[in-house]
Amino acid sequence: MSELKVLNSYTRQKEVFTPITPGHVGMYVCGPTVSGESHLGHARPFITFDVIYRYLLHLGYKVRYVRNITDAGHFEEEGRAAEDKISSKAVLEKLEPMELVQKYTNLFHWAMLQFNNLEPSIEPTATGHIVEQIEMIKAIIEAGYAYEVNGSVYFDIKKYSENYPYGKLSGRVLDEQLETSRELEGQDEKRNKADFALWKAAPPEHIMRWVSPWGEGFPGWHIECSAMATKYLGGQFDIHGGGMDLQFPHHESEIAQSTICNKETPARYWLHNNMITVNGKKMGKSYNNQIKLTEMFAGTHPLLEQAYGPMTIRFFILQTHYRSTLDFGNEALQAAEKGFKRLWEAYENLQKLDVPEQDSNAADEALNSKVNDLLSGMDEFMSDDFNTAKVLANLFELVPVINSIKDKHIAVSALSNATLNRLKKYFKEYIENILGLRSENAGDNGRLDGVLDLLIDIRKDARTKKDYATSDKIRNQLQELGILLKDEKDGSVGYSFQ
RNA sequence: GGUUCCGUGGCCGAGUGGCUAGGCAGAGGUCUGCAAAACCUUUUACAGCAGUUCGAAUCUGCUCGGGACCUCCA
Repeated sequence: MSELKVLNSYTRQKEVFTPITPGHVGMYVCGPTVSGESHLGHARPFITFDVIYRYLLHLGYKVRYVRNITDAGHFEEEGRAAEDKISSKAVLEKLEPMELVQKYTNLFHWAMLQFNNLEPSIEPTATGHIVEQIEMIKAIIEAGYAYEVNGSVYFDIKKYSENYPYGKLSGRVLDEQLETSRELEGQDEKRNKADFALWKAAPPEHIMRWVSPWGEGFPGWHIECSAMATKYLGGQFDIHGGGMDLQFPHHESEIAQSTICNKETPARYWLHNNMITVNGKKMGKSYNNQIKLTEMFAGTHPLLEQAYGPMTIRFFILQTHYRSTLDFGNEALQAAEKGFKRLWEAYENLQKLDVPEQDSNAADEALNSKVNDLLSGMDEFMSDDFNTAKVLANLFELVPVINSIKDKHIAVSALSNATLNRLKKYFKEYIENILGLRSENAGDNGRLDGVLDLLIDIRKDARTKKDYATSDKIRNQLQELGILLKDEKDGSVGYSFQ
């Protein structure tokens, strides 16, 4: 097994991954802000880091995967403030803050299940860790790197940068930050524009507020991740992940806070996934081009020509390396849908293949070694900064081999029985366990299969009698329902759902 | 303005010096009652210009074009 290498954003270099504690990995990934519904862009980090998590498990590591829920602090429900001005009665019809975050947390969990993402080991909420955050802020003040003004607490970037490499992760120079940061609320309270809030005093209308040593308020955006990562993974842990857009200021601030509190840099390896774009532009609030996940699954968005299932989206994302941008497009999604279907059917064909019990040599030595090379290549690609795109390419190169064996264009004996078993094992391990793919039609019950078997049987009789009117009627009408019958070479009939 | 990344064939995308990426679409063929699927074969590339090199999509410079971050952001 080749050793795992990852591209560390902190050093901008590909490095051999060596965990702090042999055999164990601590990984923290920035989770969702549950003030609204997740969109396609949000799916990328959670699928990316799910695959990374799965691969670490595959390598035999015991992984503690922590992914937070940001349910506190700096947000309000979209559109709420404006409506409240219209009518105070509307307030009664609005959701409680915790009701709001519960609603979107549930929706987020539902989406994660749709994508077949494994659950993180710990999923801490910001609201559940106010105490830890306050303690951390107190420690930073005591260390002399934060100051309180009018009930708010700010981190002193200028002082920090005198002793620590502020800006290293995001490649920023502090002098520029001090000059170019633009006007923001509460700017006048800060000693320097680059300083960021650890704790904000809550204005009277703010919907979420907690008691603190500095008065009622709410935590700054960055402190929750530092507090929760420290609590569950320790002062220094192995991997910190998130979207590239979080590099600055979020992760840079996290590093600063944690470094002061814990006297060491928090994460050894920083991994960042790139963005999903629409017409070359990042999917996000500012461009008003987000497609919500529920809209993706249902096909209800002007940009969508059809609905796209969660496995299609997962496959679509995995076809690209996680550090590259990925451009949304109907053509690309449809290609992913068809490609995934083809891969999945080959996988099913492979699992149904009977492998001879006794050991056998390969009749086709060249093909046999080609297959083995392609399989071994998948380990190398995954270990080279999780190159799922190349893994999929190898899987696809094996598809014609599998289908040819199934259709008897290639004899089973062409491959040694060891190779066949390895092929089966690798396909299962990679497709299901590492890439986390599953049938888009998971959850069909046995009754439908029974009904289809009956129809196939009737059609078979009709065909035997050359009653093609009946046989085509069955096939055509099933096709209208999205069920595709396929006459196989050996006389059997298979079906797939579209 | 500062920092930084990218520009690959109809579409999406791998790929950091020489070896077929891959998927989808297109074309031809095999198979089939007809289809579909599958299988086989196959067309269209590396933004432009100059340079380094025996050799560049891959390195350097310039030009053009686009993006990201600098504010909430996955």
